[in-house]
Amino acid sequence: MLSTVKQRADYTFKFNRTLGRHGWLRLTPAYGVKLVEKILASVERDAIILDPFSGTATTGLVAAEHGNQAVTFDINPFLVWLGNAKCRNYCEDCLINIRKGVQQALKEYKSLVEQDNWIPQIFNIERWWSSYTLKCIAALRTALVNQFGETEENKLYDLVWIAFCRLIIETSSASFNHVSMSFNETTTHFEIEYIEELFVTILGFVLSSAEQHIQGKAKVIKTDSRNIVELNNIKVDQVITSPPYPNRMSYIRELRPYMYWTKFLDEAKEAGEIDWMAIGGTWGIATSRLTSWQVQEWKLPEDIFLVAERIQTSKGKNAALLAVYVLKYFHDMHLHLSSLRHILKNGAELHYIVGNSTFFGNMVDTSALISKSMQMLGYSEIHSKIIRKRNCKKALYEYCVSAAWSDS
DNA sequence: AGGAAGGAAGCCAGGTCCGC
DNA sequence: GCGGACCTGGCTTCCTTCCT
Repeated sequence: MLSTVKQRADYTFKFNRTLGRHGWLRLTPAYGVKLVEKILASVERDAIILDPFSGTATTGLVAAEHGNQAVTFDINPFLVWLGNAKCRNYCEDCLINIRKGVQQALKEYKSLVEQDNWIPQIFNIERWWSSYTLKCIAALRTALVNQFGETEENKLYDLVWIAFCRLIIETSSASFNHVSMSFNETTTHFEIEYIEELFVTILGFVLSSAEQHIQGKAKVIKTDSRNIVELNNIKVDQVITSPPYPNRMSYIRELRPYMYWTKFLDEAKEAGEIDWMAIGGTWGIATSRLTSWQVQEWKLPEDIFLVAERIQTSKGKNAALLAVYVLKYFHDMHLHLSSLRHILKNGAELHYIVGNSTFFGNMVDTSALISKSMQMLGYSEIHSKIIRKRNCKKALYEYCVSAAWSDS
């Protein structure tokens, strides 16, 4: 049966690239617009949608485009900023002001290149950009700050910084388009004029898609989804989300260039701290903190402890560490599913897009384990459906776990 | 037609920093 | 100057899709 399941490139970010706002900035682990559209197709226009793991705000944006009202959560401040910028409507005057401001900034840009401009404290920055490219980018950033202020100072100018983020990725020697981020052997030397042209092209793309009016409304709120607080008495009808997978993928690792240049990150230490607050991941200090991590909630499905035990007793240098990692992942997901219950409307539906993993050859059946947590927490009509083959190891697939909630 | 690129992976090793 | 903690990214992997 599994052998007939296809990879479905149309369910990945690749498909999102050409869809206006959805293609602005890529986060490697992003799910497909199509998947959300499919689920939303049968949802009423007045339904309130929730995505507790917003990421690049795919769910929120699709829901708003569909005419629904959506609330989404993320713990990473950069993703909260990006999501809100993606889902907002921009008036005509605002777009005109941006075009004028950028024209002014570009007049100043070239004269700033040889000046001592601010650059971020990103580790080994010379691996990301050649020294000359870096000078040009830093000059452009200074010119843009002179016109628009720093990143979070004025919401109306968020689009400028989204275009700038796109520019730094396109000129960097990091390849974000493989299973995990890596660097090319050499950095490319871009000319001063080329950087300007590229920025103008990117900005044009961003502004033209920002012109499209969005019918519904979506808002990203900085929230830890393990500890959800009341939403001003709003209760949700549909939860559509793709939580992090138990695969040790670090969001910070991929987001570093954006977050440093927009000043959401100042130094390496903070990256580890942010990863530690998230579910999954592990970058920097977050990895070593696993060794002293303690279970807070022992009332979990037994299978979660069994999987961790299997990994722990398998051969592998970091078997003990990764056993804790997997245990913590499902522990935290359980806390999330528990905390979620008090903001669900009677009859609410859940759709969780999840992926399985392997550690030292041990299969971690995420959809089954999440289903067990849902069962223990009183959800009903729990069923899991396979969606696609993932583009990596042989045994890895993506699933949709659905459930319903009824007050009793 | 055939090679190259690309994609929600894990796993490991090597460099650096800092207290002793 | 030693050793452990902390940071960082390189290496195989395996199928599909893209590109020449």
